[in-house]
Formats: sequence, structure tokens, C-alpha cells
Amino acid sequence: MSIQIYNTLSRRKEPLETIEPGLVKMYVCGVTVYDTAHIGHAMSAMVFDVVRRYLEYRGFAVVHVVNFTDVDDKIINRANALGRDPKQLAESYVAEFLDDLAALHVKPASAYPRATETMGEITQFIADLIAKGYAYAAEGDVYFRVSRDEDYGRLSGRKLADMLSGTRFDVDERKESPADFALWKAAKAGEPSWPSPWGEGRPGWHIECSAMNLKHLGPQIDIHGGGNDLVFPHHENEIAQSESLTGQTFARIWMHNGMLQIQTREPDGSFKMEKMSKSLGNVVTVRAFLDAHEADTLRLVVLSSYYRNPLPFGETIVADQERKLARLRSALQPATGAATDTPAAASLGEIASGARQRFVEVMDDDFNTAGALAVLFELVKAINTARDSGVGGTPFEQAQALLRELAGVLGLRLDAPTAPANHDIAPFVELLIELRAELRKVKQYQLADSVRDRLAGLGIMLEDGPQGTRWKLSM
RNA sequence: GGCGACGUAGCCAAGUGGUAAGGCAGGGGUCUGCAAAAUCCCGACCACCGGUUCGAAUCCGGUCGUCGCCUCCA
Repeated sequence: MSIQIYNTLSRRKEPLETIEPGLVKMYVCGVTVYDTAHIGHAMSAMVFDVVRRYLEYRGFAVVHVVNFTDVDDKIINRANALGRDPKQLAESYVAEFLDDLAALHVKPASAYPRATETMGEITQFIADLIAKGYAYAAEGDVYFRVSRDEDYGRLSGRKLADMLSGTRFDVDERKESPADFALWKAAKAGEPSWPSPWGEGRPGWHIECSAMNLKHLGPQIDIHGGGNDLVFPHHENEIAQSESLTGQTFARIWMHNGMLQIQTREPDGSFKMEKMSKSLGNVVTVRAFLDAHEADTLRLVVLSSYYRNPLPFGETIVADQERKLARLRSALQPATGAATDTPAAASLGEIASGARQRFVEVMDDDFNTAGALAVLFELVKAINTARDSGVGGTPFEQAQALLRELAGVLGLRLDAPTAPANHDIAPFVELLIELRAELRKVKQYQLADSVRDRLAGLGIMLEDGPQGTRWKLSM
């Protein structure tokens, strides 16, 4: 059974057949670095992080390239408003985003090319398109000649005639057709610019991705990813540019993640979805999220849903995922018994081996992470039941190791939350637990409960079990 | 207006022909001095209306609704 992936181009699931056996070349559109990253950016990064991790789990080597658009109108405007250098400003957001990704446990991509570091390849690409008749220069600008590309529109399902009949194109007399798009923009005063055969200027938005793909991955790649808001025009234009230049199929599979939606509760108790946007004032930055929650929590929000669907995000959803996370962790508590050859131990072993198989089955089906989580929770229940039945030793530890392994494929850490002071407070907490145990022994329950309650007030949870009292930090 | 996606229990969500996974929340047990954790039990006429079929959440048509794109956007 092979891995099936939904291809936006064909609008159905297709088996992954790589260009080179055992190697997946994957390019994912990154962000335009003009502001602090929000959880929508994080969602997209996490989706493709899971794709990458799973492909690696299934034995593929993955070359994973993510770009940064670091020259763009919004960056220039922002830099002017702040009185800063656009390139420096962009790099500071790049650094911030890379920190965010690390905090989110997203594996670093194989390369993070910037548009400004790809100028030579970009201008060469454009020159070659002109030479082939797919582009033309006009007053320092260069435009892609859409009419030359017979199958333009096949990714987004648009027909050129339909688009031209629309009224939303700016009329620009320098263009041969309103549908033509800019490959190169002549420099305006005060803007960053680079030399080119057409004069000083900067690249259009779409060309950088085509040029970076060619530079870092070659003329053909296996997977091209990004948010579904990029299908048109960005990815459509990438196909037009790349395939016009090379004459080869550009990307075999186009994967698009759905958009994160903010879920809010109405006064009448019902729920409503809205787009995250500055004008609505509902933007949640990665940093703001991580100040209040764990990375695994956001990971679970993303994993809970099919990546192609809109992803609801809100307070109730986050709270749910936090409790789910606690439940996943519950299975990692140590064994309380040591039985290794009881029926309960055998049963745990059976469930564990079945879990690995079903995990692969559901993930093979277009990365069904919600189904994969269900497998994890079945394993959690089996582990906890086994613990309650006194199972311990190797069978128990192997089941836990499997849970960690599969969770790891999804990018979940499952470490216990740690406070900076964790180490320092441990002896004191343990001292209090010992004293409380003495109090319980002599049935001084009011005092014992007071110790527990007051520790709870400090964020330390006590749980009495057959093996004594455990403690953990509550977040 | 054009293109596309989606509508499954209070919430999130899997399931694409044979009478509905999983999680959270809620209710009830077990365990516990109590609590917490764990564990057991309890919940759905699959938006609506037609059609195809022995049989549909699952296929087809229509209606309503939500969302995305068509301008920068993960």
C-alpha cells in the first residue's frame, strides 16, 4: 500500500510516486516577512512538518525547502513607517519566525532561501522567458505573456476568458493583456532595487519561487505546498513560469492546507467563525500563544483536523486540546506493578502492534492525523488499563516507547511541562509531600488537604496513588 | 458574478455503498479518608428535499448555509 496524497491539480488522491526512488523533493511557500508570525503561519508550517516527518518515518529522504519573501511592498511600507532598512527589518522577522518554528518543534527545513539571495537566478529566469517569447519588457517592467501559456489556469480551474471578462483587473496600458502578471518591477524612488537587463528594479512575487525551485531542487519536484489562499494567482503563475521555461511538469503533487478560522462565542451561546485579520483585531501571534500555552497544544489543534479543511481555533478548542494532551501524557506515567507474562500484558502487546499498523494505514491516506490521534488514544487507554492491571516491565515500557515514537512522528513532544525553577523546588515539594504523608498516616486529613490545596494554589498538583504521591506542575 | 472546498452528537473530529472511530465537555459507577488521576457504563434519525441501489453519512440532482480565492495573504 502506498501513500495517497490529495493533489489540487487533479482534485483527487494520487499515490506518491517520486521522481527519484526514496527521495521526496518538497517545496513549501513560506511567509512574507513584514510582521510577526501568527498561528495561521504556524499551522501551515506544522502541517508540512508532519508531512515531512511522516515521509521520513516511511523511509523517504526528504529535501524540504521553504522560502522567505523578503522584498515586497508591505515590507517596504513597514520599513518606511518604522524608519528602518527594509532588508534588516525583513531579516529580523525571519530570525523571529525561525525561533517560533523551533519553539513549535517544527524541524528545520533543508534550506530557507530568500528572494534577495536569489537575484541572479531570478533575472536569468526572466531573461530566458523573454528569449522564449513567454515574457516581454515594457518601460522597465517585465510581464509574463499569459496568452502564450495554453493551459494557464488548470491548477485553479479558471479559464482565461472568464478571468478577462471579470472587472477586477487593473487596466494597465503597458500590459498586452490584463491577465499578464509582473515578473520584474521597475524601481521607484526610495525603494530597494537590483540591477537587471531592464534597468534597476525588483522581482514580482511569483518569480522568486520558480527561481528558487530551479536553483535548489531542479526543474521537477515531487510536492509543492502552501496555504490554499495561494492557489490563485501565486501557484498558478509559478506553474506558468516554470513549465514555460523548462517544458517539463513542474510539481507532481500540489498540496494546500485550509485556513485557520477564529471561532468566537456569540452572546446567545452559539459559535461563529471569522477570518483572522488585523481589522477584526483577532490576530493571535505565535508568541502570544506560546506565552500562555504549550507547543504541543497548538500541534494538537492542527492534528485534530484534516489539513485541507478550515481549522477552527478558539478558547474552548484550545482548552479541549490541553486536556487531551494531559490524557496522552497520563499513559507515560510509570508502571505500578511488574507483571510481564499475564494475560493483561499479552493483551497490551497485541494492541500495541495493531496500533502501529493502523497508524500507518490512516496516515498513508493523505495524512489523516485525526485518525492517527484516535490510534494514539486507543494505545493510551490500553497502557493505562494495563498499568491498572499490574502490568510492568518490558511489555509496558515497549508500549510506552511506541506511544512516544508515534507521537513523535506527529511532532508531539509529550514532555512534562517544566518551569524554570522546577529543579530548585523539587526538594521542597518532596519535603511537603513527606510531611503530608505523616499527617495522613495519623489521619490529620484537614491539615493534609490544606497542604495539597495550598500547593495547588501555587500550581503544583498532588496525586495520591498506590505507589505514593506524585506531583506535577499545572499549566 | 466566476472558481473551489465544506456542512457528522454541546464542542473538535474520523469514516466515501452494508445500518456511525477517537477526544473534550456532561451524567452515573469502581478506586480513594477526600480529591485528582486512571478505569467502566450512558449520547447522533450523519443540513434539507428528491433520485440511483436489495441497501447511502458515503453516488447523482436540487435547496439552504458556512468558508476560501478571484487584490496582498499560510
